[in-house]
Amino acid sequence: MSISPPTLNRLCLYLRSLKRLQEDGVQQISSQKLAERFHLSAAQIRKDLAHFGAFGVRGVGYQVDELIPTLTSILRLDRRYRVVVVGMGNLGRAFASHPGFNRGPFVVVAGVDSDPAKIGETVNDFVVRDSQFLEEVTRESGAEIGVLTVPAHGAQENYERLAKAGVKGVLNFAPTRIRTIPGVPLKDVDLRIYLEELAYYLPFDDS
Amino acid sequence: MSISPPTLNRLCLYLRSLKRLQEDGVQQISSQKLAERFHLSAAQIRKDLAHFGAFGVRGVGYQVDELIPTLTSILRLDRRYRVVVVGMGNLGRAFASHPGFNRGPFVVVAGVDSDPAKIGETVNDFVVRDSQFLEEVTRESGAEIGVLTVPAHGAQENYERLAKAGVKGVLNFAPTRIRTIPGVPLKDVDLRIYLEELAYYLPFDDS
DNA sequence: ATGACCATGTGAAGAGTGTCACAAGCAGGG
DNA sequence: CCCTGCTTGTGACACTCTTCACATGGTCAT
Repeated sequence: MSISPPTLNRLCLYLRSLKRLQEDGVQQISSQKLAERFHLSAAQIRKDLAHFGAFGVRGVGYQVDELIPTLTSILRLDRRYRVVVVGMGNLGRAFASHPGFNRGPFVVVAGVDSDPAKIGETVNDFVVRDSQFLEEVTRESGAEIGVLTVPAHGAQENYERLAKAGVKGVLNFAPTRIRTIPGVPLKDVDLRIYLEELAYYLPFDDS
Repeated sequence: MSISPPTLNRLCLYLRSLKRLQEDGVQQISSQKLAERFHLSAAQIRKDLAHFGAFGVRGVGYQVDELIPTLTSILRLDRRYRVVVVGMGNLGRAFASHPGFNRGPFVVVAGVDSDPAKIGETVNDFVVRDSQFLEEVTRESGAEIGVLTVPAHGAQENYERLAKAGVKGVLNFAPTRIRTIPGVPLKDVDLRIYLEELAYYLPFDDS
């Protein structure tokens, strides 16, 4: 069963919203209430969920405690993913030390950098290694996901090295288009473009 | 003239690609070559550009040196945007000190944090101030864009304080849905969801 | 047990986006 | 001057995604 990208994105949001509700002690919720609470569309929620079967109860809504494991399973978040970070600058460190990324299914198990000043530093539970040993570090740590927080000119090479070392997917923060290798999906995240997009929607004034 | 979100995103990519070509000394380029070089769609490039007028020359292609200022103007990147960062953790520092964000149209002019250990630190060209003074800091620095790199529970409050202090748009990294105020557009960037989306597309194996 | 109520699940309509193929048009050489 | 070759700009098509409205089918009170 395949999920379209926009649906996938929303399912992640639903899961997070449901977890928030669970923390607040909410047992069951209707699509209407869920939509109001998190600024979503009620019909969309129902359609997205119904795509995988009937999880709700008519007249009542959805059981929070049942829906969370179901969504977690659908999104394949019911297992651990080991992550290796390439480039331990501020952004790389944000990934390695932010509790939001290191809690739950994703665990940053290793990090490398080419800057001698950073090599040897202890960041989270690991010591930063030399980029030169990226392949060994990746294999030893058993990382399945690579995060590229390196300058644009080094992104392609590091992607390929990660792929060869057995990584199954790469999240790229470098502002460049990477040629992908079949079997090693890539997701681009371009922080500068987000700023540029936001700038376009700023209320226009002639200052 | 309004631009749809996907088109806007691509225009930013085109602009970046063209700048790369300009650095390489390329004078003119066809949509075909541009598409090959940066893994885009030739027809899409032409359609996106033609939406704003005829910039190309039939039989030749597009003049790099002419197209760059045109795109820059369309995207409203021909001016400076002052940015204030709320939350000077690793992610906030990445924004403030990364040359990719501080070069070009975006300049981080101020940053605040609630952690006493961080207040007073010099990050880029500015000193981190107490979050308590967010409004004053924003007004004094004349910031037009706010970046939220705070925990989820503080995001809504800080968005509203930024809005009241005169910020014209907010880029939110907190994993929560913010209720927007008319006239102050918000763009959400959720790093955890990017990991989750990537995880879904990982080649499946039964390890 | 029965009826009123309520929320889901879903087919159909509508909007938006991407792809394709081709006519229009410019450059350069003969 | 004319013809060939190349690339743009564009209208039509196909596809995806979203929204809407309603029938289906449970729950709860009486």
